[in-house]
Amino acid sequence: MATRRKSPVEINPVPAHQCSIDLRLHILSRLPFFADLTPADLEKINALFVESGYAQGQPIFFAGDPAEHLYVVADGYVKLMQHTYSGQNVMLDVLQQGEFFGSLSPDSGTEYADSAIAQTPCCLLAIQNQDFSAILHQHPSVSLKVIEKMAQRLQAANQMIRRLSTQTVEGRMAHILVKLAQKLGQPQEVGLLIQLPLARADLAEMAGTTVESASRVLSRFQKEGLIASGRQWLAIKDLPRLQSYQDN
Amino acid sequence: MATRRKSPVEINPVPAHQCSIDLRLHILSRLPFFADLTPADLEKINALFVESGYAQGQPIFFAGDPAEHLYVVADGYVKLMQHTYSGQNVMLDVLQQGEFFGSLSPDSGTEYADSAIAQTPCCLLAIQNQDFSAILHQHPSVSLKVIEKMAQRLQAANQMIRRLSTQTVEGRMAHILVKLAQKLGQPQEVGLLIQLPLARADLAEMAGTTVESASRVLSRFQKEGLIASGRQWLAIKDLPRLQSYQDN
DNA sequence: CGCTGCCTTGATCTTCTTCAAAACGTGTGG
DNA sequence: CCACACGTTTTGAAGAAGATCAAGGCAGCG
Repeated sequence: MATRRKSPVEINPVPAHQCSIDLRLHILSRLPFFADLTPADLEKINALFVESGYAQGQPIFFAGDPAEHLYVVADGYVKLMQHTYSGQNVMLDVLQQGEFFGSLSPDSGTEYADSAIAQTPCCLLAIQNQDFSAILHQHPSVSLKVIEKMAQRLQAANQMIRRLSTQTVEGRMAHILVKLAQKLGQPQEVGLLIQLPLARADLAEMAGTTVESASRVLSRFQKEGLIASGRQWLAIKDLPRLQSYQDN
Repeated sequence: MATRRKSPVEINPVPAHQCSIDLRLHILSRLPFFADLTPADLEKINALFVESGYAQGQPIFFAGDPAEHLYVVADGYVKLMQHTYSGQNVMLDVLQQGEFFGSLSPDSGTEYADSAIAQTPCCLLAIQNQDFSAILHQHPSVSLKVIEKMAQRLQAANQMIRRLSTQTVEGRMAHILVKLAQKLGQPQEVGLLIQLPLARADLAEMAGTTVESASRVLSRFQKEGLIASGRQWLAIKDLPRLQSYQDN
């Protein structure tokens, strides 16, 4: 068994000065939504965004808070969570640079449906939801991109519903790892390293199980040489074989 | 215990002649999407839709088929399903008059992510996905409505993910019944009758469990006077108390 | 009146959660 | 630099929830 060493995951500190004007326009212009817009339009839209920094673990908003902003991740990673009354957590998604979350509705009476928490130190761009609605009205191409992204997310959610309904913890865990590898995996000596500090508790919340069950499954995967992992880090060593576990 | 009588659910046969021009314009004009359009625009859009009838149990499309149409339910009920390789089914939603499903993407290379099946005899309006994209481009207000509906569905899906991850079969079943009552319930002597033929297998597929477990939970609910039910039908007798079971 | 499909109930077995305790890693302060 | 302390991870054992297997009952229909 591989000896466990210091976590190979590097957390970018994202100092405040880095999260500034030049980065903003760069991020916004790279967003798929705004790809079809003219520089002049982009400039106007850019003026509507406000940036802000968050420390690791800091909440951005809670489910139930009045929903007033749409956020775009400029740097770092944000996790979307749901909570139960008994205090259990369910992780719905991890968002990276360029992805949006928060309120899409122009209505001011609505509430956020889930909580958003900074998984790493991060920098976000925020826009008033009315302002974003105005953009959607003025730029149909942006709406189409938003619809496309929403359709993708709904599809992923429906797939997760199917997996939770029909699969074992092992199958779901394998699927989570594959998704993470595809989204965040970086080739390194240890394997496809997930560039994100993820505790067993996080993985359990993603797969809809307990810390203990998650640990047991990962131990098994590690014994079989599918993954390498340690405290708050994880690397995939055999993606194809892990994919074949997805249907268990 | 209430004696079980013949199903009080009435299935509207939807003869072909009923699913015709006059109904079409009526349905389309009542869709929330098209609420802001002028009669002239509506007329043009109406011309792009084609209607078709489906028998009870007939598939409209399967997951994996090339996705070419967006459908609107004109009459009857449609269920959206996911399937596993081993043949298990998961029901994602039941759609009624005015709701849409199918392909929102203008790309012709995509596939349907889930299967659609006529739960009752039904009449559907279909539009080519490119044509619908053109509508979205020309009418931003339609896009906003679509985004709003997609956001609602994503929210419902995320809630289901949370329930599957953290709740017992009893809690999920109670929730399914409450949702059905709110969406399809009709006050009758037996209680809030779900106007839809639903077998135990259907309810099991909605709650992410087996027919046997579904039957056991419903038997318990019936003994406690929360519901009345029989072969392919179901009525809620005590909605408030059922709602309090939702968190189990 | 018997057939077919749907529903129910019981018994057993598997999977997963829960509870508990020990081992390990990482950062801290001496 | 080392030792300690804390949070994370692992592992074991017991228990609960639900799936599976099996059989019988009931309703509607030809």
